[in-house]
Amino acid sequence: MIKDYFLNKVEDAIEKAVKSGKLGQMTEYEKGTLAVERPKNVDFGDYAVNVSCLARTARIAPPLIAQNILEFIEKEDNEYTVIAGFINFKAGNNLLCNLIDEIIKKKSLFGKPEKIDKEKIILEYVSANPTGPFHIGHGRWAAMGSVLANLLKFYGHEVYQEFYINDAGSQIQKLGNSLAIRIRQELGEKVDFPTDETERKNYYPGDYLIPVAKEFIERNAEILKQVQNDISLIPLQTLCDFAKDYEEKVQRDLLEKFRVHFDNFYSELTLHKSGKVDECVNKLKESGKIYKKDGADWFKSSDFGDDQDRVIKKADGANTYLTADIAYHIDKLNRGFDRMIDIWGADHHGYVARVKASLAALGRDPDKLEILLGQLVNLVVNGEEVRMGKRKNMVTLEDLIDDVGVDATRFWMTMRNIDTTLDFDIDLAKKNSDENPVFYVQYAHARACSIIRNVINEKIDTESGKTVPAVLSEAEYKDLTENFDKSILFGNIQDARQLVLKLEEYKSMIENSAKTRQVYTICRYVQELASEFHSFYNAVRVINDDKQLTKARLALVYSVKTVLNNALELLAVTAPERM
RNA sequence: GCGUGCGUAGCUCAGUUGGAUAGAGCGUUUGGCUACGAACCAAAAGGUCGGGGGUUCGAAUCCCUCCGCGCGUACCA
Repeated sequence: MIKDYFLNKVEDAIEKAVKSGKLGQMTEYEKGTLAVERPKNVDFGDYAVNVSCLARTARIAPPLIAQNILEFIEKEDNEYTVIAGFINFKAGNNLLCNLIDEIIKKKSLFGKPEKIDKEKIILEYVSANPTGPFHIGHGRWAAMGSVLANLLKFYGHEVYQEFYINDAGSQIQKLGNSLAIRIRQELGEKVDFPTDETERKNYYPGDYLIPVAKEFIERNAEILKQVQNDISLIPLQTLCDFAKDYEEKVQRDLLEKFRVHFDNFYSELTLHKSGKVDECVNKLKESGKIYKKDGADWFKSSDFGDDQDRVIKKADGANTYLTADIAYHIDKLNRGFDRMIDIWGADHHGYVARVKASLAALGRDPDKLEILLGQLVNLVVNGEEVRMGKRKNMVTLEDLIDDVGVDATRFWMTMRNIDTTLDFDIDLAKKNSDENPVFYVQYAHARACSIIRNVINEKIDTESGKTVPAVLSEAEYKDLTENFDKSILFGNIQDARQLVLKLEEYKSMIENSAKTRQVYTICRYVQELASEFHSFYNAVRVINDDKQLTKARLALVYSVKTVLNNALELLAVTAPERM
């Protein structure tokens, strides 16, 4: 990276300066204490290092420190200037041209670090109940999770994506009971869900079970005949299983449509059946972390950082949700993963401490579990916030995708910091205009493709009707990959420099994004790159009379197209060649 | 009450371990197509970084305190 190159130069110079006694009372310098930043004002240069913090040990004024360090730097064709305590750096043509060559050579691998501390990661996200369609909140986790998986894989980790199916609790009974009512309705019976609010909570009164009921009737004509349409004679379990399987299928199909691909769907039910849950409970009991109170079994999670103890087995003998979750996370570790990353909604944040406590209690390292808490999603329709959870206002993820498209939905769901509540403005996301960042970025890509087409394809002159040969022959276009001199790009054109520096930034963006797990930075980056590209395009003509210059500029356009394409691929948003 | 997240331009948001004049998009105003895609570009206006205190050469950033908003605070999942 150019900024590492610069930092190395500075740090080497500091060591030399220290040895020569030019840095006052400083006797040694530890690498890594200084950091490179991007100056806000472009006049200062491309990168800068602030050496003010050395003033304390050196006991000399910062400007003098900077000046003395500068003396020991080999400048090559780069520019160094000193202002106050800053050493400013302006990259020379060699570094800039090398970067373009690097992109052209590496293509989709550009920005991938050569060596990292590789981890085997299991990434769990969405993990919804199989009791109904996804709502838009699930869309945020689905989009962010899949982008994070793409990013971490690209960065060099091994990533396994898993969806935990909550198919074991009382909600499945609710589902079966609700289906029973829908079937009876379909068979012409005059029944409805209870109107009493408390009782209604035992059902899923949404319309979405109506088609399920229809299909059940169609598929089970024989059985219905045998029981003479008396649904109460059909085992509840049959209804539960039917509805559950149906909804699971609906969810999986939608995930595929949304370009989210899980390696595994892990059923909570099988976890119980395998005996792994009991095994965990027994281990906790053996180590004395369980006690009885009010007829229930309590886990002493407060011994491990939780603010209170938690019930692990209810007075009625059933396990709580937490119990299975403990076993599930232990199972992940037993499957050999170095790190577990979970994406949870902020409404579950109270769970973090207790799950981590359980890992500690069972002798595992709680730091191996990383939980990304995402703030929730508000839907904005006609400029007004629609509160989630009100059933009549319920917008499913599928409705949203059908309405605004996969690309726009994915981008909007990913573009904000996970810590902030996301306002999803349907009307804005649907617009194919300047208000919509997705189209802005895609347009930049299409524009780059268009330029390339214009250069390498022969054209037909509209007036004369004659064929005009391509600006560059195929051989000349292929030659872009060779190391010809591109320095003419940077004559007086500031836009070309800025554009190349933005391409350079891709590497640090990837690294930063992968390390902090903050995928929205990819969205920001891609908008900034598009913006720099549009500026460049308006400032200079790529295709011009000077063939050598055309080639050089085309190499830059090709680099932009490549990086845009790579970034959009991480987002799983399409990079269209034409729009 | 406690826990947690947020509060930065009219709106939606960036701001990397504390550093140079607090940034971007949208909206508003002005200008730019007989040339590679105007779904674009250039420029202007717009700020008490929620309020107050503190730490220091320096604070949107760290500490304290108060205010406002969201989420959580189950033997539900």
